[in-house]
Amino acid sequence: MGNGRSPCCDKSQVKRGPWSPAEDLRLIAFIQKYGHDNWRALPKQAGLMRCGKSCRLRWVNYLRPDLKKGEFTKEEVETIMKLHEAFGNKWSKIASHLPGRTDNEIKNAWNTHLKKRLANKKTSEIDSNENQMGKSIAPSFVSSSKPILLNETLNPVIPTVGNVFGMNDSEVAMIKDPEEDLVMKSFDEFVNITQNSSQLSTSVSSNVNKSLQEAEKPNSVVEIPLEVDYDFWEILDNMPTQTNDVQLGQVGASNPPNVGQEGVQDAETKKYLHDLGNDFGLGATNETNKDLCLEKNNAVIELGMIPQPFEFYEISSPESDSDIDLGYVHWWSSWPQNPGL
DNA sequence: AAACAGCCCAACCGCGGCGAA
DNA sequence: TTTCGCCGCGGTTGGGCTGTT
Repeated sequence: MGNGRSPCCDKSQVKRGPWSPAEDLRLIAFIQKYGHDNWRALPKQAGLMRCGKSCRLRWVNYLRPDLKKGEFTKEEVETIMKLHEAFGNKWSKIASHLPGRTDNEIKNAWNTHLKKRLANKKTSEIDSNENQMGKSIAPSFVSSSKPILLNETLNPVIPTVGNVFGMNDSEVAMIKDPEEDLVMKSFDEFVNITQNSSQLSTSVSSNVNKSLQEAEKPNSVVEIPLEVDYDFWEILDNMPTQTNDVQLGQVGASNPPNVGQEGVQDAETKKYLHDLGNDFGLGATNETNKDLCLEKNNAVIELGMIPQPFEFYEISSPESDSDIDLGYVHWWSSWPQNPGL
């Protein structure tokens, strides 16, 4: 393609890598309220230091409310196998026949599991030369009586704040303070409603056309059932766009330390929490204009410039009335006040 | 318990398609 | 008709997780 096209964005000016919970919530809230007519402009309007592509990918593959997560049913696997045979690596086309599934998810599933299964199947077919098609079409890890897991995820994931943010109930309870509770509640309500609105059929292969019709329905924007008024945006405003690199699904895992567990008072955890507190303006020093990131060893490193204070364009949210660097205020602020500490 | 290897998947990258100017 | 810019697709990668030695 000749000299190639210019980059979609200035990569030195955007954040890359894993998304933080605050970024996710900001993206969700923005899209639910304003939609995503223009991905390129969205990050700026939403106050995200991401390129539009990254936002789109995050939304489409992970945050979209109508996503089914985690497990492929036998019917879905059969459909994937059949459609791949017909279309090849046309993942988006295959995904269009599987409501709630993304092309990325299907692609990953294919590359990690199904391709091997198909190879094994063909090998065994050659070996046995028997009419085993019906039995072998689905991978052996598929249960016909129960949804199956391609990895070790559990039951269908209902995206609540807790599980979307990778926390158990006690951890969710721990982080609650009045402000955050409102955000959490908003998010939970949003998710519950959108879940209800998107309970898509899992019976796929039985009626591909029906599924296709479903898939071709335009994604309706499901409003956050809570009145998204000034309070909501104010809370979002107070959330940093770049928190620590605590990614969804990783909070509560080995890194960072799980504050919900007993015996968390080891030095590393304390240091982590101390740093976290500082990071969000709760500790002694709130160094401005620096983004801090916890590495594996919990050493604090600087990532670079933090985003500008959150600001929606053409949104009537009142302007922040202070010079406080909003990018640091009160996200996870209850952690240091955790009774267990 | 530590080191290593393989697996898995979220996220990134570059390109093609397509519509608007 | 050409050029430009955005969106979406498919391939690839990086790093966390898990199992094995």
